[in-house]
Amino acid sequence: MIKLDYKDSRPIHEQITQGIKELIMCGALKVDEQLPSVRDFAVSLTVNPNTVQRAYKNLEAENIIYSVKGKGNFVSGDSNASHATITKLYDALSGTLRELVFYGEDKEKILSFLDRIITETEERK
Amino acid sequence: MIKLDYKDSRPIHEQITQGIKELIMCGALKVDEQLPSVRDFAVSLTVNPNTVQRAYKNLEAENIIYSVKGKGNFVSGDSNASHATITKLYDALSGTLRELVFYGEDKEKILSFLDRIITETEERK
Amino acid sequence: MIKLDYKDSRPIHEQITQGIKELIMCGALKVDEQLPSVRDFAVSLTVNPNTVQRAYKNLEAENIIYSVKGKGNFVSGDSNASHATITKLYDALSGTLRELVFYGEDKEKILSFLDRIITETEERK
Amino acid sequence: MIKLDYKDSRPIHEQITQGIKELIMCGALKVDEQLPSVRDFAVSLTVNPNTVQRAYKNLEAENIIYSVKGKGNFVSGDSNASHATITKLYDALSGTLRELVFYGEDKEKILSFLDRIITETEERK
DNA sequence: GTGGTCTAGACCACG
DNA sequence: GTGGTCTAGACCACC
Repeated sequence: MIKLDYKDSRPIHEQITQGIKELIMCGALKVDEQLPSVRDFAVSLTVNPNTVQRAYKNLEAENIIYSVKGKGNFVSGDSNASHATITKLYDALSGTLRELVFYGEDKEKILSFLDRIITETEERK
Repeated sequence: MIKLDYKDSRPIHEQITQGIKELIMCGALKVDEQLPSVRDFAVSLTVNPNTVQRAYKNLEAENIIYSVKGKGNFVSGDSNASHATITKLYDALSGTLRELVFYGEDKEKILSFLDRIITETEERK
Repeated sequence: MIKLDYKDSRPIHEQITQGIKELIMCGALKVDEQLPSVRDFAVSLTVNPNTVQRAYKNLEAENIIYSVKGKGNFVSGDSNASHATITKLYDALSGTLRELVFYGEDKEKILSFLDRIITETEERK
Repeated sequence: MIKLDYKDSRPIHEQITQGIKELIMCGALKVDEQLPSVRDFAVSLTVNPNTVQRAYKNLEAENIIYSVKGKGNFVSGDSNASHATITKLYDALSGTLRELVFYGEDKEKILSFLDRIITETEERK
């Protein structure tokens, strides 16, 4: 399901975290659906169980999944992001944007790219 | 000039690198202007000279500044970005964007924000 | 494996960088093969680990190797060189060549030498 | 006469040394012709006299120029390079060549480039 | 004075 | 155990 790239500079646990987020975003995982067990997931990704555990823990801290003792991990319904998180994302966005403009990318080209990404994402929701 | 955040997960040298990039982008540092010396800057940031040195080296590798032995470091005029760099920036952009949409931010709100940032940056150029 | 010459004007980390490049070029190190760990290599070269680290970082920046945190450094398959790199190499070539001719070396002798080197290298590829 | 590039990573004195070598190679400076005085040359290059002095010293060490006390510096006739120097140049050549081939440059393209450079240089001699 | 290199040794993140 | 970051302090080359 999730593709891991060891050449990527991001740590594996972060790639898994991101991968699950995307699966939820694109609707492959629905609200209250159960996630694979840590062990199974670790096997299928040929990764250390600790690494999967860490990804789940991160997602839980972000309220994106919730865990039920003795049962497993489930997709959470309320994707309530704190105001701080949203602000951070906007900051990251503007930083990257400024850099692109600095490197001479065309305004219209960027905007059309952005529009396409947003529309695609919203449709999948 | 530059604020360092030791709680930030990004390494110090990267924060310095980015800080200088932003100073150049917003026009605070002009072409061929001399940057603070490695030692002075290190003192004013209360950081090891090696760390500043590293930031300068990174910027030089990106062709954003050039260094002259025995003279100092200067802002370079031609900020020629490789294709790989641009692609990376677009990828970062789309990733952040998807997350924002995921958290329920309104499409129009995001787009107007993006448009403002781009316009602001282009004007300062 | 690699011989360091402290009398050489080139810095140690550059000698290491180039040494590894040559090992890859001549096929002693194959794609996805793991390089010696930073610490081990430092010991075997009787050099500071930071120096080896720096060499590895340079190679990574050139896309010749990739590093996986907690695992090690590995030979990368795609050695995509930027246009700038190629141009630099051609410049270096013509500079050295002019000097050789200046010192009275025979044209045919040089060309046959060059031809041999290229053929040898291509065969090993 | 000589163009200095402060963005070049090579030190200024080396650029001057190389520049004079090229002037001799292309025939602009002939055997036993007098070179500009250190002071004049320094002024015309807007450079520290010590730097020009150093370039002259290097050239003298290579037997490319000779100095006459109280008179000045003159182009030497015998460009006798030691065997060691020639070997070094051949080594540099083969190293750069291998790298070019490694990066996928075409054999014929390289050879035609090399041939052109050599022919050009020999004609100017 | 400037940048550049190297060492020694500490600490953290990752798997 | 792996790579990555940072500090402290020394030494060299350049102008």
